[in-house]
Amino acid sequence: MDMDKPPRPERKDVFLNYKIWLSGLTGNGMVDDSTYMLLHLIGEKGSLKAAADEMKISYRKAWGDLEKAEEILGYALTQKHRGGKDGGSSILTPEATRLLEAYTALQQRFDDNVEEAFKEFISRLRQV
Amino acid sequence: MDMDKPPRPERKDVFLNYKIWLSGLTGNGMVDDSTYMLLHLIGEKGSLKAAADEMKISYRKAWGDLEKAEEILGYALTQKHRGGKDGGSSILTPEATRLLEAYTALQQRFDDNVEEAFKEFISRLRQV
DNA sequence: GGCCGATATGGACTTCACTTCATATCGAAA
DNA sequence: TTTCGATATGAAGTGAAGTCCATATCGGCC
Repeated sequence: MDMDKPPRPERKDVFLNYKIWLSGLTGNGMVDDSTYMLLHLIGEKGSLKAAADEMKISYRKAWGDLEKAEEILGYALTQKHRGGKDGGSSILTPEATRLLEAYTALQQRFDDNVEEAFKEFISRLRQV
Repeated sequence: MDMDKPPRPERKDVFLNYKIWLSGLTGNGMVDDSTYMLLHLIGEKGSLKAAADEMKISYRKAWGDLEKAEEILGYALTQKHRGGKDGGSSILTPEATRLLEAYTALQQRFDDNVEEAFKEFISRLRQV
């Protein structure tokens, strides 16, 4: 005869994800992971277009994201130059560099915490 | 005569936001804040429809979200009943209740951390 | 002084998630 | 046994965000 199935349900592998971002008072637009990547690549390549290409996003979006980010923070993140031999360039302001450094530390802090928090979460789920 | 503006740019108020969620291996669908709210309301109201109404989302979406959540976790979060005097009902499984408890603790932990991390982030930005 | 390629920006088109709509099923109670 | 309201689910409609496209501007360099 049949016995009841054990009450412990089979569980699948689950993953805890997180996302952090900065926003302004209006909530319109954000400075997120992708913005930081964009800034990082601008610093590396010296060009918004090159950064956008590298990220495989449209120049239009990259430009708009940067615009939003500067609007949210209230100061310039890049010095843009039009014309010239290479057509133009974008370089990071000192503020952008500092922002990247601060973000890296923040990111690290979260990564560490998330792993720990997830373990705790899972163990609570299993009703230890 | 004009003096140069001070190099310290004016800053606007910025806010650090975060979002956490669970996902499966496929990355298709998620268990997020809104899912937890949905579960919480189902527990409170005893009905998926009532919960959806309360959250002002369509029943279609609520139903789909619940489906996704159960698929990700690999076990049932609600016991559904069709027909009867009230047309039907949904009640939480013990697993769902445990999930809500574990999530509340996780949420709390993050809230605490985020506040602290944000302060650190801002102070780094200001180059103390 | 014309050329080239990046910055700059508006507008059309596409994508995708969510809402709406439509329709079926179920079962206790009157 | 008819009714009523929630569960269940596909399909069409809608809106916001992003991609594409088109076009203008700028300025070292040959």
